Amino acid sequence: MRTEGLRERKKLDTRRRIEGAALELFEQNGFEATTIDDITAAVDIAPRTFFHYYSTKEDVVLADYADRLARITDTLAERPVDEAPWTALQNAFVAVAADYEIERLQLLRRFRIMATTPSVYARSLHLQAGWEDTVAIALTDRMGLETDHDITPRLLAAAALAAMRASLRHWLAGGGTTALPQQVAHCFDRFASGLVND
Amino acid sequence: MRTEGLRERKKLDTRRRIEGAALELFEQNGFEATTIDDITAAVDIAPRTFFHYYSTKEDVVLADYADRLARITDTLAERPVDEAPWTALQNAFVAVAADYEIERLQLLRRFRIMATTPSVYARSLHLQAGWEDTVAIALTDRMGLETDHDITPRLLAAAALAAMRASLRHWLAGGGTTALPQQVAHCFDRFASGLVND
DNA sequence: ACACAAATATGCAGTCATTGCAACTATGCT
DNA sequence: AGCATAGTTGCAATGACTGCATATTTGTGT
Repeated sequence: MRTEGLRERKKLDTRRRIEGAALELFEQNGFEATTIDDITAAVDIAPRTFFHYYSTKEDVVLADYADRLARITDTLAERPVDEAPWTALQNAFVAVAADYEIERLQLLRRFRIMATTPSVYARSLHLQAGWEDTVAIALTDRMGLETDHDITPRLLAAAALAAMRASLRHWLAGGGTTALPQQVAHCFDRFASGLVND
Repeated sequence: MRTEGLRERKKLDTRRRIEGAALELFEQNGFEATTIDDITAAVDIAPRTFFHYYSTKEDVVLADYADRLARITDTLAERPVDEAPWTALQNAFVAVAADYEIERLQLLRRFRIMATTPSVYARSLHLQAGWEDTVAIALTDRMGLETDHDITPRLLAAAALAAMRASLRHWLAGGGTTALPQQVAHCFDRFASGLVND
């Protein structure tokens, strides 16, 4: 077995073609004005097939989210156990921020669509709420706490996501030219040193 | 003109009847299993009319959100200008928390539906993102900053919402029996004193 | 009580995402 | 070659939501 056989390769290819064509169309004509039929026609597959790859139109725009979360949990798991939770969290999110910068152009494309499409934005927030759950659980475990007994892990996770979102917004406002990892780190520091003025 | 005339009263009445019947049906049969037709049949209005009152099915569940936001901004505006931003914010959110406790049963009903229905949850998060915008703007103004120049107001607003959500989740887990305002205040304090352990 | 303007309610037709199901085709393995 | 499996397609149906034209109802002035 080489790269997992023709079947797998073909499937991955189709997925990428769908994503490429869809993003293209979304940018060109707007997310809502683009129908599933438009997308599948562009990729030359049956409309029904689209839903074997993505469960909603919104998910095409946010296709990278699963990897981001994996990156966070992976990094979190790698951090030494004696590291303070908030510091470990900071490292995990800075890692994602670094990824973002590398894929800057792709990201800007996706975010531009998200920012102008309510349903995509809503979906994004919903997915991020899922991240919060996952991260909160990981922290609960890491901190050796009983499940659902302490609000702390949840608060930390929520704060981390908030820091990330605020940073990202700032970064996007600047067209993705400022230093994102530094910005994220800065927001984390602000939380760590108390939010009261400066 | 007394209470705004028959027209206004009737409209308000219809709105309430829609909400009552809808929530009832959502609880009974589930949000997704309940169709617009079911709701309008129960209230004896035309299906088309539903959309004159609520723009989406989800919005019925979250009908109280507009008032919550108003409560926050109102309280925020009332706080003395020399009060620290974070403290003013805390007061505003504690006020909402107090409201929540008063309408405890209604709230539990709504939240139970929200917690079990992805689309409603997503919509809720989206609306809260709108709160974040509004609060961030109010803070920018209050702190005498240039619009979009400083990330601080956004970070504060996001943290406040995060504190509120975490508190609410905790409160709901306990069936709404614990003291919500105190919980909210506590989360705000945690942020103010830095998130690093204790 | 009457009549007209404004606000509401309704009916209808159409678009579109999304789903279940059954038939069909390509791929992998023996 | 020949079967089992995975992936693709077509079809039909559901249900939210919208635009538009047509009633109905209410507010107001006579």
